[in-house]
Amino acid sequence: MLPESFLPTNLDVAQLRSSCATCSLRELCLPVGLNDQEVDILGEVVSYKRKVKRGSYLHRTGTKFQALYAVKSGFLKTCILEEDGRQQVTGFHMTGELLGLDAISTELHTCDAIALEDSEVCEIPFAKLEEISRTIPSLMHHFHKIMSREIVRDHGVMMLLGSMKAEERLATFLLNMSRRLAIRGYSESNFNLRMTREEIGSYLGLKLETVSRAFSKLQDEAVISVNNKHIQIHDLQRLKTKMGNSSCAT
Amino acid sequence: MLPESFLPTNLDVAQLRSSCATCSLRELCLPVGLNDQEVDILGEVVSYKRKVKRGSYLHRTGTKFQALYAVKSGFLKTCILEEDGRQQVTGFHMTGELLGLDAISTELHTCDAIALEDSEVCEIPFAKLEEISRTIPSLMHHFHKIMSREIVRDHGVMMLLGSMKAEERLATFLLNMSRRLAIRGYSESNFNLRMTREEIGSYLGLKLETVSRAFSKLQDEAVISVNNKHIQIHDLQRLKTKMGNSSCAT
DNA sequence: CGCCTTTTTGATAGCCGTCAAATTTCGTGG
DNA sequence: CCACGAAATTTGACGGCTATCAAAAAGGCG
Repeated sequence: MLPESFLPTNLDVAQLRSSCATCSLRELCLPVGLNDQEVDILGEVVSYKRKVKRGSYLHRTGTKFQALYAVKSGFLKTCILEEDGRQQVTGFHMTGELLGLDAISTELHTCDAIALEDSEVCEIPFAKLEEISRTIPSLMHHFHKIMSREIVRDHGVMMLLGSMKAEERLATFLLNMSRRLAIRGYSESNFNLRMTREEIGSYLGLKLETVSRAFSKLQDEAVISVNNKHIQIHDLQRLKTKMGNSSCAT
Repeated sequence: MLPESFLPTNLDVAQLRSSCATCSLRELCLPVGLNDQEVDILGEVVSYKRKVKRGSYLHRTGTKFQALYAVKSGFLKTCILEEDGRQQVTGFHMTGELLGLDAISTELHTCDAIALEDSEVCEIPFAKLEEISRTIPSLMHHFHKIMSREIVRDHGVMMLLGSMKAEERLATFLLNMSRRLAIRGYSESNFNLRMTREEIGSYLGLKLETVSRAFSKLQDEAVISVNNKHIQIHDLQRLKTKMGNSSCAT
C-alpha cells in the first residue's frame, strides 16, 4: 500500500470517481444511454483498473467469476480448450467491449482471456452491477442488449463456420476487424493485426497454413496487401463480395 | 374481445394467474430459484400462451421484438438465412427453454423460429420482465444466467464447428439431445428426432448426406441403432469417446 | 393409395488438412 | 545496437474428408 502522502489529490479523486464519465469509451461501453448522474453511480462501481501484460491471462478457465471486464485499452482473445488439447478462439476483444459474460451462468470462467498486447481493463463487480441496475433501468436494459449482441455475434460465427469456405471466412473476418476499428476512429483500410495466423485460424475453423494461403490469394487478386501482420485493404467493395458468393447459383 | 360471460371462472383465473406456479416446467424455466410469491408475480406477466403448428413460424427475421417465448410443449428450431440463400440452424429448442434472446439487442428478431412439431409457448413481454426483475433480484439474476448459458452453448457449438470431424459432431449432437431429454424425464437412450437430416446437417455444418453416412457408421459400429428418426443408443460410454478423440496423438 | 419428401448409398471431385522445408520476423540478452 | 535462437509465416506436395451429383428406396401426408 502507498503511504498516505501518495494518495490521490482531490483532482485525482474526482477523476477516479468519474472514470466512466470522462472515459473516451463512454459511448462504446457499458454507459451507453445513461445520463451524467447515472454514469457517476456506475463509475463508483467500476473503480478498479487492471493492467494485463501481453501474453498474460486476464482470467483462466475454471476460476471463480466475480467481475466483468471492460477493455479500456489493448486487445485480448478468449479461448476454450478441450481435455484433448484442442483449442478454439471464441473471440477477439477491442476497447469498449465486455469480457466475462460467459461466466455468469456457472459463476466459473468457461474460457481463458489472454492479452494479445499490453492492455488495461476496468473491473466491474458483477453483483454490484446487478444491484445498481435495479435503480437504473436504462443500465439494465443496455446490459441486456450487450449480452444479446454477443449471442447474435456468436450466431454469425456459427454461420461462418458452418457454411463458408476459407476465403469467405477470412474476408468476413477482415471486414469485421475493419468495421470495429473504424468505429473506434482508426483506419478501416490500414491496420495491424494483433493475433497470429494460428489464432485467426482457430477462430475461423481453419489451419494456419490455410489462413496464410487465403491471405496470399486475396493479395494476388489485389484486394488487399499483406505484410506479415500489417493489412491494407485496397478494395473494400470487392472484399465484401468475397463474403457471400460461394453458392449463389443454387 | 370475449363478452364478459366468457371470462374465466374464479378457478380458471386462479390457474391462469398461477400458470408459472403450477407449470411442470417451473424448475427448468425462468422461475428457477423464485419463491412462491415471486412466481405469482412472474405468472401475471406471462399470461399469454401461443400455439404454433408444426411447420409454422413463431417469429420471423426482421419483425419487431416484443416478447421472449418459453417453450411449454413441443420442439422448435431457430435459423438464420443469408441473402444468398444459405441457411444455418442456430439451435433446437425443447420445453423450458427461452427463445428470442438474440432479438433484445436490436429489438428486431435476427432469426426465424419454426415449430418442428405442434408446440405451445408462453409469451413473456420483455419490457414487463425487465420491470418486475427490478423488484425481484433473483429473477434478474437467473435471467442473466440464462443469457450467459446461451453464450456458453454457442461457444460450444463454435468449438464443434471449428475443430470436430463429422462423426464427432454427430456424437456430440446425439449426446446433447440425450442429456436434455433425460433432464426432462425422457429416456436418454431411446428417442425420436424431430428434425430432418438436412436440419441436423445445417446445425452441425455438414451436408445431409454426410450426416446420413455418419449415422450409418455409428450403427455399423453397434454404438447406436438408427431407424429413420428413431434413435437408440446402445453404448453411451462409447458414444462419448467419439466426441473428442480425433487428434489425441498430438 | 399415390405423390412428394426424406433418407440412404455409391462414385467422383475439390477443398482443406497434414507434413515438410525454407524464409522472415521477433524477442532476448549480450 | 547487434546477434542469436525461437517463433511465425509462407509455399509446395500429397492425402483424406466431406461436398457434390446421382439414383434408388423408404417414409409420410393428403
